[in-house]
Amino acid sequence: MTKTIWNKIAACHTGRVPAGEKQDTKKLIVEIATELIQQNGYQGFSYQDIATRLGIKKASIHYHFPKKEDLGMAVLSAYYQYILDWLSKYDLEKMTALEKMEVYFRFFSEPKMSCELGCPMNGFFSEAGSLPEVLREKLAWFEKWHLELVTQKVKEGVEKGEFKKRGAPEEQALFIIAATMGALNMAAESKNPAYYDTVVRQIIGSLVC
Amino acid sequence: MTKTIWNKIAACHTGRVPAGEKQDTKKLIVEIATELIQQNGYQGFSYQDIATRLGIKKASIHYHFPKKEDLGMAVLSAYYQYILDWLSKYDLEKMTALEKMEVYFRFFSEPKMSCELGCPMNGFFSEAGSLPEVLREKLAWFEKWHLELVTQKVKEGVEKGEFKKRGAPEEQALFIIAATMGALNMAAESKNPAYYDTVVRQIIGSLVC
DNA sequence: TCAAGCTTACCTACCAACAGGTAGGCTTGT
DNA sequence: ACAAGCCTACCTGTTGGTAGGTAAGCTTGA
Repeated sequence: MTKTIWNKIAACHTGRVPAGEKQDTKKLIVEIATELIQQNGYQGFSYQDIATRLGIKKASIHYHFPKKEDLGMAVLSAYYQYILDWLSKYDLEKMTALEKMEVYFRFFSEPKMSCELGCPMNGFFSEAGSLPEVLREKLAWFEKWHLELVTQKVKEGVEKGEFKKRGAPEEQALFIIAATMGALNMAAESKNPAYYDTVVRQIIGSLVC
Repeated sequence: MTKTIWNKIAACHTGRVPAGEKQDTKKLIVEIATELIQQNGYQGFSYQDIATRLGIKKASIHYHFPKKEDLGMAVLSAYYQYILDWLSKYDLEKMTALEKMEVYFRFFSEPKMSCELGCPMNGFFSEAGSLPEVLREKLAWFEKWHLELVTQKVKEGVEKGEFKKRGAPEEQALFIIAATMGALNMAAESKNPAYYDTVVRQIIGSLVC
């Protein structure tokens, strides 16, 4: 145990982190990568950026994520998991369809994955043409999942008479997602989170009447 | 005049273009840059890409646009001009507010600046964090202009009773733009232009009732 | 009229910086 | 002993950008 303390002190000098914190670095890399992708897109971040921020060397990032697309995939997976965790905090069963949609909208107002930074998806989207195949596939799958999620809520709302029906639920869902993603993009670009809130109010307004 | 012909023949050998076509290359560079930005974003295109496509050398691009941000600015300016030209083809004065909005939506269905490629703006948006200052400013100005344009149409539609009123016209306009841009992004990413059409129908539906 | 000199539009050849990626070595906890 | 986690040192390719050269066209003045 004293050993551990000395190791930590040594780590301050050598920059080496004791094994007890071994999972930390990997998580941190993904978090920083996510942030950089939100701000600058997939091609807009480099291993060097992350290494500098973490105070370690570039080669160490390659130890955790050999190829850049490995890290890209990890970012998408972590984001997906983050959404699932976030949704599981709420007792959706007891909610009205409108309340469920409000939970959905609130997710993007979270400080971490928020309208201040833009949805990580958007960071990939606008570079879709030059993305590695494997990332494009995962992105497409993610989009499909997203669309189904929202479609289900819309369907429920229409059936319960909470939402106005305008064409197929899937079409209404697509509309909602497009507006939400667009609003996030605009809010991030102009550094004005209020844009997002405004659009969300409009979406809800158009849903309920 | 025979002189000119000989020069053209010489040009075929040397790769040099006679003065009569001097504006062509510059225009072509901007067009190709626009296309590449639509597909891959601002950082996703290089002078080398353009040079290769045009069959000239990289240094020649620098002759026309010394810095990359010069070319970026030219792309934005050309896009703005393209919109103005496009709008001027229509006799907007005689149209209803709804017809005007339909003209607006149709613009993004044009093969050149279209939902198949995504709005050039989106190519810049998602990299806003790492964009040269001068480009960010122009982009912000563009957004403001865009918002005012749509706000005016919404206002008109609401006053005439064509559109349903939901909050301030500016808020409704922001909503429309967000949905439009988001739809373009999604259509481009999934290579499915139908996404855009679906969302446009939804927007119109929510506007008129 | 026609040569001198400037301009346009391209070229070759280079540069420093940085990208993603690899090989191999060191220290540490178990 | 050995794997985890990080390191140094290096590789190749590409980036935006620069320097200097060249062949044509354009302009001008004797």
